[in-house]
Amino acid sequence: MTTESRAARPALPASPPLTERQEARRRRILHTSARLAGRGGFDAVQMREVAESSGVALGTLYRYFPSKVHLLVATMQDQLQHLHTTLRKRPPSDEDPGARVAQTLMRAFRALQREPHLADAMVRALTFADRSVSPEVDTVSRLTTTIILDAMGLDGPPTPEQLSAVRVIEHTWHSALITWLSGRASIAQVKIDIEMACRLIGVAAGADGDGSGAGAVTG
Amino acid sequence: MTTESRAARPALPASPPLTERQEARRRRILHTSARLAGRGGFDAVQMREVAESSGVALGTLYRYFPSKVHLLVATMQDQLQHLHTTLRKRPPSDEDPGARVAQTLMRAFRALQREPHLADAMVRALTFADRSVSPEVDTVSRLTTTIILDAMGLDGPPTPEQLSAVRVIEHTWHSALITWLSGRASIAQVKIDIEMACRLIGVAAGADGDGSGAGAVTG
DNA sequence: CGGTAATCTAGAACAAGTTTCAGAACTGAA
DNA sequence: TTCAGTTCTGAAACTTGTTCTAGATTACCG
Repeated sequence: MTTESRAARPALPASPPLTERQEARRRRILHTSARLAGRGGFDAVQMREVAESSGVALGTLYRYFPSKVHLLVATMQDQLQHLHTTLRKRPPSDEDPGARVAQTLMRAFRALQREPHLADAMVRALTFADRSVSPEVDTVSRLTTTIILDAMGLDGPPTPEQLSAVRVIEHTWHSALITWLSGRASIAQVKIDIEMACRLIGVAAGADGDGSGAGAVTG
Repeated sequence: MTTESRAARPALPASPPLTERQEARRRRILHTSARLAGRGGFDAVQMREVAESSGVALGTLYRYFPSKVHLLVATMQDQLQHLHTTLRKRPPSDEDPGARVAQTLMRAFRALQREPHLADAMVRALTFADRSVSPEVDTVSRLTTTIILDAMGLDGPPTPEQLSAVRVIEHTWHSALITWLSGRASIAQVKIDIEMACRLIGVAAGADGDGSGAGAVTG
């Protein structure tokens, strides 16, 4: 939780491709993390308990995941991967791209509702992460972007405008989840807001012909 | 950082209107908090140091602010109030409501850029806050909403659609700030995304005649 | 003014994230 | 198989948020 590590330690994600036992350890840790998070949320994921319950020494846990936030962000990455493959199986049915994205995100939202504590742990970790976790957070962010772009079902590559719209949707997604998790917004309101954000996809669709757009604002 | 306090302690914000010395203590604490946050961000605000530097016992600090997150959210509330009065002096010039909001938020953004560490501490605390801080977070949220609605300069009361658009803008605002603070997005990108979100104000302006809108998505 | 309840102080104590270290276990190469 | 280097273990130590306690101060009321 200190601002920076001493000198960007090599860590695991670097070169050596992990032996089988190491891969197994990593899985066990992530599984334990998700299990503990599943009941109790962020606070219930205690590093000592994760280590013990994963059959791993505390020092080893920290070698695999340099902080609790790293661990939970990695857990989110893991869960997102599952979700992504699940979502791929039943692509959204609506014909409007924005509606498809909204549909997909609502499906993801319902999945999170089944494990609100897990969602709490992951999302809080994600938004609390500082610079030292940037690479991992970025991976999660890219995954989320991929899911949304998938749902849009574009023909060609997205325009910068569309990418901006997708980012706004992602921002709304994360932030709305937080308001829901902390009991400040209802499920219905999250739905409304996500759908509102998704309208931007229509707005940014062909709005590329004139030079206005983002530049229209004088600031 | 525990999930809940034992039984909703009466706390300060309740009935008694604080004596003069108490008010002074509170100010000193908030001032110290902002000062420490100003250099070092979230991690640099250490409760012992805040207490000592404010000339107050640790127990007293915790009586005024039941947790570090409470303290930082209160600090944010304080800063936002300043910002609000500052912004009021020079209302945005643009004629388009969305552009006015974007202009106002960019002004706020520039203010935050002058104290990135302070911004870090406040925003991180805000998004990390759990249910026990909901009332305080809600106050900050209402303040932000007020600032945005002010910038819009509506004639009558906002429609539900407009409120949703404002919430999406707020979500984007918070989340984009976080990506900037953690070095994953540039200032330019934050600007683009905020302006993109602000386009929703135009979208949600008169889009109230038909029952579609948010309900158009089948989900 | 005197008394009583609430508040404040100083400091210890506790909880959980993180670091450190000495030695055991494992890996890969000669 | 043996050796050198890495990884893992077990346990203590350290850091910082949070709680607790006993006594000093303060605020308020008669």
